[in-house]
Amino acid sequence: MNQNTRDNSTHAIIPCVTVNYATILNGYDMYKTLLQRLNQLVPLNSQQQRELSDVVQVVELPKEYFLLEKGQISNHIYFVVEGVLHASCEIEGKEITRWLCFPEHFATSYFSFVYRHPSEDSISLLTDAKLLSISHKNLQYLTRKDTVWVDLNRRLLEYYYTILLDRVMSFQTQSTAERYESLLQANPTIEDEVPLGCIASYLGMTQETLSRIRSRRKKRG
Amino acid sequence: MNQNTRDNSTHAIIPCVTVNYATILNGYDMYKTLLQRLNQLVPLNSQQQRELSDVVQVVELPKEYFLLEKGQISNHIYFVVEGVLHASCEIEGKEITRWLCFPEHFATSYFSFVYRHPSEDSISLLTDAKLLSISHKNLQYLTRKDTVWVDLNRRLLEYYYTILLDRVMSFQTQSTAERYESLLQANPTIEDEVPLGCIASYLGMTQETLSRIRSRRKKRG
DNA sequence: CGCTTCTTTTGACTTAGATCAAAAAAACCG
DNA sequence: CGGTTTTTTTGATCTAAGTCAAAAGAAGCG
Repeated sequence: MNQNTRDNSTHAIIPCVTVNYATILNGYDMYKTLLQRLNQLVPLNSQQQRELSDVVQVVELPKEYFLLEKGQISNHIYFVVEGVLHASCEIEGKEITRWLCFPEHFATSYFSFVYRHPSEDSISLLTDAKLLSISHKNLQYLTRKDTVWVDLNRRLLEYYYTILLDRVMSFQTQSTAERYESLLQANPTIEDEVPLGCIASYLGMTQETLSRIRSRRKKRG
Repeated sequence: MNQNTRDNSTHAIIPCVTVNYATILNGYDMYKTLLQRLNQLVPLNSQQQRELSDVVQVVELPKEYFLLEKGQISNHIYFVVEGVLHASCEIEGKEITRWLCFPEHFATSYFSFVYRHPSEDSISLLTDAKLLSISHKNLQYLTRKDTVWVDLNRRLLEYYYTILLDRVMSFQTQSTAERYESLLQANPTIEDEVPLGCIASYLGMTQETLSRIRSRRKKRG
């Protein structure tokens, strides 16, 4: 793990806790959450679960911490146990939110992680967060040993593909208010955890528009 | 191949040519185009190329033919050599264009094809088309023999994932005119081949808006 | 605590794009 | 070919959402 030894960062360098799952108290619970989610995608036998546990690390990080900055190569895939992450990129001077990542979801800059080239996006924390992390090296190691991890990769890719399909559909068919409504339905806590501007950008509208959508919602209740 | 023996169709039943690639004159050229595209994704040795050739079939079909109707299970993956395909689904009584598929691209109702469940979308031809087709059964057969086809599946998934990412981005950052401009750039022939309504729906705007964008374009030149 | 900075809300105005309706053009067909 | 149907264009109007600007609220900090 290299989060606590950052150098070319324009952001604050913040030390963080990063230890093997077995060594801290609630690490085991966090790991259980991950296993549960993975088992939904591909059933893992106890051998495979053990192998995974050897390479998974617990990471606790404060709000605004950058997991990845534009230009860096993504070396980890993260599973969010608590907190919210977001990926953003700059288009014509404007910060665009590419995705938001909530608990039980996976986050990395996929193409940077897989093909080892500099990331277009940066990934940071919108709240304090508890994450599980697997390094590229360790995942490669697993992958060579057992094809189940290849399957899992495909399942995840497929899963996030459907999510993107739905998102495209929402732009084709829904109004700004409807898009916000759907997002809120899928993630009721978003109002407290994610700044207005990030949500607006994610949904492809201005901050002012989202603010007005919210105030109209309140008036009705 | 079952395109020429459709039963529960509400559309015209049209006989079609469907033969092994080797048996018709330009089948070989079409197959070469496919190989070229696949080699960009994963290099194939001559053994693998031969195995593929045994399961690929040439299909020529007329405009408006339905390759797949909503509710059916997708049994083939198609590679477009000539022509344009489109997938659509009905949302609140309105026909939505989910994607358009041009030459050198692959088409199927992915989740129906992979998980053998009824498709939400239907797929039809917007023009006469020359396609190469591989059946689910044959692809499974290949996959069991050689992991290169598993890799290929992943590469394709990744490739179409990036295309979706770009499409989402276009909704987040571009105006209707800009979205049309980008599409036109990527596919100059679209104006003649795809009905206005399909393009408008694909880009998330009304037909009238797209028509006006076009006339403004012409005036400027 | 008061001061600064950043975020969100509100207001007034503009504009892009939707809607409704009808005309024009193109495709279809006996 | 002429008549029907479908697609596209054009026009008039309306509305959702963007823009610009300023006020109100929260958060950050010496």
